[in-house]
Amino acid sequence: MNLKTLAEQLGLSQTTVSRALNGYPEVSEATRLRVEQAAEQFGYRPNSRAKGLATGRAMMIGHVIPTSNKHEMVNPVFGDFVAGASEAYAKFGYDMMFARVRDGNTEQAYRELLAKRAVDGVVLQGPLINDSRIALLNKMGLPFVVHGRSTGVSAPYSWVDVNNKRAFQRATEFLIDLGHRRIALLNGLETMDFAQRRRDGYVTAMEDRGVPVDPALMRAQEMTEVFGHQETMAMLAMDHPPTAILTSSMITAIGVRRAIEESGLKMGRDISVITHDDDLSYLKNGRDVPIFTALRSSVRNAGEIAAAMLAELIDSPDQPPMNRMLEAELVVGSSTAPAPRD
Amino acid sequence: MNLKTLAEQLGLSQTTVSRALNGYPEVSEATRLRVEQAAEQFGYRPNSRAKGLATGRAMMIGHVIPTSNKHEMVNPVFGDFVAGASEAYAKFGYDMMFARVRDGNTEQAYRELLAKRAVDGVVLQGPLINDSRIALLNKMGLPFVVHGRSTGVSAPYSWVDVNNKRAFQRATEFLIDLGHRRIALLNGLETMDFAQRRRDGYVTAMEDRGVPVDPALMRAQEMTEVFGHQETMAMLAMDHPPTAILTSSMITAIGVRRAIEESGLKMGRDISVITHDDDLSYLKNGRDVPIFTALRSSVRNAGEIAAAMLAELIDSPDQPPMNRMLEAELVVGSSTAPAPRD
DNA sequence: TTGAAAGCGTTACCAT
DNA sequence: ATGGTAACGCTTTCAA
Repeated sequence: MNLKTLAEQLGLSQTTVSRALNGYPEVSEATRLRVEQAAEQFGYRPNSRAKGLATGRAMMIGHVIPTSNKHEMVNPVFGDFVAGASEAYAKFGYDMMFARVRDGNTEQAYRELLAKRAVDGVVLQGPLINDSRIALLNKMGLPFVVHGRSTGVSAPYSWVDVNNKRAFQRATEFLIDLGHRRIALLNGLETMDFAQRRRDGYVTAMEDRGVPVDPALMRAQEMTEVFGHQETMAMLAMDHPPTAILTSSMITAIGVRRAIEESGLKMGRDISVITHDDDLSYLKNGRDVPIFTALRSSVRNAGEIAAAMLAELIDSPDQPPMNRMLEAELVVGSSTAPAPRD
Repeated sequence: MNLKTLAEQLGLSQTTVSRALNGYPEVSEATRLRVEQAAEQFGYRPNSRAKGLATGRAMMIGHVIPTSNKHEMVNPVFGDFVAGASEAYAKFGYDMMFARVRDGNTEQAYRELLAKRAVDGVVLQGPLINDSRIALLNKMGLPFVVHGRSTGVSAPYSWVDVNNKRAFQRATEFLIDLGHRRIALLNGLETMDFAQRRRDGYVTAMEDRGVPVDPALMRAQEMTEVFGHQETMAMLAMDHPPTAILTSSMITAIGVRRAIEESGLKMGRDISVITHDDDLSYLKNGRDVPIFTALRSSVRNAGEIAAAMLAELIDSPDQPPMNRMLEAELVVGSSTAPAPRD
C-alpha cells in the first residue's frame, strides 16, 4: 500500500492524504479522521526511502563501532548503551544503524555515511586521547554526540560521560583507607580516553594519600578475560604481590577471579578485587557488600541522554554543544575488601 | 556531490556515469576509468535513499531485539553476534539497522519494517518455544534467518544455532562422572527455546546416568547477576546444597561466584561452577583448567553465518531454507570442578 | 480546504 | 558505447 493507492481508495489527492497524515493544520478534521482510519485499516506506512528523499532527512542515526582486529569481541556495555539510545530514538522517530569498523579507520566510515546521506547524525563511540574524529565531524558539519570525552581536543563538542576519574579515585581511596598499599590497576588500553582518566583517578588517590605508585602494578590492555587472567597470575608470582586489584571491566574481572581461584587464594581474605562496569545495585541491601561501582545501568542512561541530545542537535544545528556528566555510583562494603592480612 | 553534477563535470550523461560506477559491461574501459577516478576524487557516493527507491532494495538488514521490561540490560553476547553479522554484511554491501522492542510485541516491529520498506530482510533474535513470529515472517514474505530454533514450529525456516542440548548434556555428564550427584542448573527463562534445550540436555544426562533430578535444584529466570546471586544463596542454605552449579550465562555466573565468596565457601573445593557463554579458549594450554564451554566466539561465528545466509536468501527468495548447527566447544579440566568432598 | 505538478537522486528501459 | 526519459513514493510549492 502506497500513498497513491491509499489516496485513490479515499477519492482524495495524494497531497491531502499526505497532509492529513503529517498533521498539517490546513486539512479539515473530518477528512483527517477519515484518512487516519483508512491508513490504519490498510496498514499504510510511508516508504521511508521515498520520504527521506523528499524531505532530505534520513531519520536515521549512525553508530560506528570500532572493534580491535585482535579481539573480535564487543564490549558488553555497548549493548546497554544501545538499549538506552534506542529508547530515546524511538521517542523522536529515529532509527538506528550500525557500521562496525575492523581495524580502526573510523574516519572513512563517517565520511561514507555522510556522502551516502544515510544518516542525520552519529554517535562517536570509544573516543581516544586527542581524537581526530571530532575535528573531522565538526568540519563535515555532521551533527554528533560523543560517548565519553577526548582529552586534548580544544574545539567544543557535545558529550555524555561518566565520571571515570572520580570513580577510580574513590575506589582507590577506599582500599587505601582499609590499609592496602599494594593496589594493582588493570586498566583498559590507555590510548582510550576513559582509561587515561581512570588511571588518573588511581594515581591521584595514591599520591594524595602518600602511597608509592609501583609501575609493576599498573597494567593496561584490551579488557579481555585473558588479560585479567594473565596479569593476575603474573602479579601473584611477584615478590610482593598486590593485596588488592582494581579492574576496569567486568570481563577482565572474570579472568582475575579465575586466576585467584587457580592460585588457591581465597577472595576477600588473601586478596580483594574491585570491579568497574558492573551492576551491583542488588547488593545494596544494608549489609556488607563485596563492592563496587559504576554500572552498566549508568551506561544505559548515558545512551538515552546522548540520543536525546542528538535529536535536538539535528533539529537546531546552530545550538551550542551540550555536555552531561554522570556520576558513577560507588557501592562499598568490607566483606571481600578487608584490610590486608599483615 | 550527486550524480548529476558529477556527470556534468565529466561531460557525460547520468546514465553513462551510473553504468560505469555499477559495473555494467556496455561502457568502454576508457570512460569507466575516467569516471571512477572522478568519483574517487570528488568523494562521490550514491545517495542511498535515492538508490533504494530506484532499485527497490534497501540494502539494509533489520535486527529486532526484544528486551525485557523488567531488566533493561542487553545480553552481552548480542554484541558478539552483531559483530559477526556486520562482518558478513559489509562483504555483501548491506547495512544493519536495529529496532529494540520494550515489552515483547516484536510482531508489530516486523510489520512496520516491511511496510516502511526499510529492510530487505531481518534476523530473528531470541526465538521462543513455538514462536509465532516465524509464521508471520513467512506469511509476510520477508526474508529472514533465525538465530536459534523454535521447537514446535513445523514450517521450514532458515536458522543458525549452537547445539545447546549437547553442550549442557556433556557438561552435566562431566560433573556426574566426577562423582557429583547434586548438580544445580541455573537456566535462562524457559519460554526461550535455547533454555528449553539446555534443560533438556541436563535432564537427559542425569537420567542416562541414573541420577535423580531434583526440581529444587533447577531454577530458571532472566540471566542477570541478581538471579545468580539470589538463587545460589538460597540453594546454599538448603539442607542438602548442591556440590556443583551449571549456569547458563556468564553474567549469572558472576552473581553465583559472588554468592559463593560471600558464603565463605571456597570455589573448587566446596563447590564447582560451570559457566556457559564464556570464552575460555585462553585456558586450554595443556594444564588443568577451571572449565567450560560454548563461547562468545561461537556466537560471533553464528552471526557471520546468519548474515551470509540472509544475503543469499534475499538474492534468490525461492531457495529452500538453510540450516546450520554449530557445536559448542567444551573445555574441561579438574582444578575447579573436582569430585564433591564426601 | 483541496489538488496539480515539480522535485528529491537514483536506476533502467528504449533509442540511437 | 552513449544518451533521453520515465519511474520509484513521497513532500512541498503554487494555484484554485
